[in-house]
Amino acid sequence: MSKTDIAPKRTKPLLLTAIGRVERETGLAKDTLRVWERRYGFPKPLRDGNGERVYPPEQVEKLRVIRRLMDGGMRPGKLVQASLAELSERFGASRLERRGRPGAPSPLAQYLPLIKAREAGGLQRQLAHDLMRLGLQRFVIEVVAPLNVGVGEAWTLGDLEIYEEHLYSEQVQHVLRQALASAPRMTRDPRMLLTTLPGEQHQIGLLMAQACLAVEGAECLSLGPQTPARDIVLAARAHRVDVVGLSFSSAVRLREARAAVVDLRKRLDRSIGIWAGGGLWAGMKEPVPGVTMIASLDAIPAVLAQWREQHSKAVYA
Amino acid sequence: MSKTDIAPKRTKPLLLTAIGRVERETGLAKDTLRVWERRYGFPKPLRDGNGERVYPPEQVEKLRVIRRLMDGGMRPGKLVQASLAELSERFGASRLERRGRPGAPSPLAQYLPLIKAREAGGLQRQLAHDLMRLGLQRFVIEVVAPLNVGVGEAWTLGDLEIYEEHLYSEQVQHVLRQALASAPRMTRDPRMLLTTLPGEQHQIGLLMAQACLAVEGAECLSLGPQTPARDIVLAARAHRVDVVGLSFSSAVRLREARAAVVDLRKRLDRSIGIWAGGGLWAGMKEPVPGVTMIASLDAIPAVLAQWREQHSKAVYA
DNA sequence: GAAATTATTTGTCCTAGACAAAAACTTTAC
DNA sequence: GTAAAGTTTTTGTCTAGGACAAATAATTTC
Repeated sequence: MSKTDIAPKRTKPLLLTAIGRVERETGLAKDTLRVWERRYGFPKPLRDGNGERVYPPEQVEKLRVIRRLMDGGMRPGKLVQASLAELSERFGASRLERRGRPGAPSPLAQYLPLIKAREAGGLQRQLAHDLMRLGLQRFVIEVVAPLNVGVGEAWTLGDLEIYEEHLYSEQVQHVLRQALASAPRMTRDPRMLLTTLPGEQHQIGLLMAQACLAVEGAECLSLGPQTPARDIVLAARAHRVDVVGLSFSSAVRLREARAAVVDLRKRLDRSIGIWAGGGLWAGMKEPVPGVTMIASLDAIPAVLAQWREQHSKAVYA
Repeated sequence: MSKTDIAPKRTKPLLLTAIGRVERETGLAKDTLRVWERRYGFPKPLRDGNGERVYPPEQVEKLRVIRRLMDGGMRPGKLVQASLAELSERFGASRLERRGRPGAPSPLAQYLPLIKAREAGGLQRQLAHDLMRLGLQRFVIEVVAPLNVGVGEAWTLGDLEIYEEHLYSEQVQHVLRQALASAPRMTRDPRMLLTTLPGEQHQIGLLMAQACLAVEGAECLSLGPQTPARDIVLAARAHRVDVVGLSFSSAVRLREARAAVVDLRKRLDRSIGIWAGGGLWAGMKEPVPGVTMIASLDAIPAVLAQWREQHSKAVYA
């Protein structure tokens, strides 16, 4: 068995995916996959010899797209009935609507060809160039943030593959980290601890926030992504921070995120502030008590100023 | 309700954790948590009004420790019966055994105080200093790699908190990325695509590999962590890479990792090599056919040399 | 002592029902 | 017409205990 590798035991037929792997690849929980099957009739996996579900690639693909559309606020009940083509079309339409808003033109048009180019250097050069031209803060707000949104949408429309998104993400991180490393470290209040909660793995949001905060002179300590609530509390106390900053991309469920923030607020000393930022909170109706929501990166300077004013009052009054 | 924040609806008692969050915080699947409860009598969560499990913090803590010990090869059946104190002790003993091996002294003794210091700058300065002193390759192999292991062990022993590990991880990444950015880009074969599979989120392994490969002149394209198999295949074809490099920390189950690699090997063109590296494969009994296992970073130069020799033969013969 | 055989351990999957939180829709009040 | 309050639908997560195969450990055989 150890030498005759020519005919490996083929336990599962080629390219069919078991439910566990579908969960990992789509981000949809096993329970959710099963309940959709029961309710909507999709996905409709085949069964292997043990009666276990095996998903053909087309269904996994459609699940991936549905997941992405749901992150944009759509509901699964209707999405599952549509075909893949219809899904792309529908999203295209809703995107055009949103495009109607007056606003700065997306830098996507310029960047998309660079991302799709088979040569990674061009993208990085353009990013570095824009960084130099605009300065860190404007670079983040005017280029990186809209680009993130645009790249996400392009993926949903089928204009970009996930690996191209990964590639983009990696390059942006490189540029942002380098910029942060060369930024002068000013030690001014507030001391901030930056991280994301478990489940939120996107680092770019964190880096963008760190960039905006560093520019404004806040002292940032980043733990990277996915710190459990318990450890956020420990770290915040140990390093005596004034504020814990959390980043949320729209890839996480609003429900879970809210619950996690509420939980953290309960555990963390009341004297330590919590600022929750990221695209996720744009659609929030009821803010979490005791937590400052930062819907957009532009709002950071104002929130910082407000904190500083309140804090200086508290000290001198 | 929106103004009177004083008495928030307290749906769950303070500090008790629902099964979903325990899954996210410990990495143990819900099914696993339930089956342990049935079989071993641990964990033994309380129940809320709906009969749903709620876990007190001590149990979550113990689960976290058990999970970590299992990554070191121990089995849950016996671990669950021991108390937290016994667990630490037992691990301490097994660690001392391993220490018995002759080898370079771990740089941990020097770094541990810096990690525990409340001032992040010292750690970064020491890392940068060692990088300068040793050069990128030796820095990675002699400092970063053993430090990773040491930091992980220190956590299990209770010498370090998770947030301190995060902090360390973040600093190392910064230093490695900066070193990579300033390394000259030589375009020599093989072209490599670097990433991790879904579920493996540790980026440091990837960065260490990238550093060692870049030093040896391989052309590296990193997708960052967690690229689904389907997209690895697409990216490898689009960018015409010769080899796909995958990094595995020991935080993932060997079983799952093996299955995922086998799956990728099935999907990816045979002409494209797969190199799987990382601490995970140290205990591997049967290698995956058609996949090169790289147990340690020191082995990278040899594997590269071998590939180049074989490849040049294939071209000129 | 190595290889093959048997036993145990362990994680994941199964079914089908239940329920609460969120969202969408409807009604009522101003 | 808009805002608040009430109702319905949608949706994700949880429950139970049983089943089974892959991985690991223990035993036997050569």
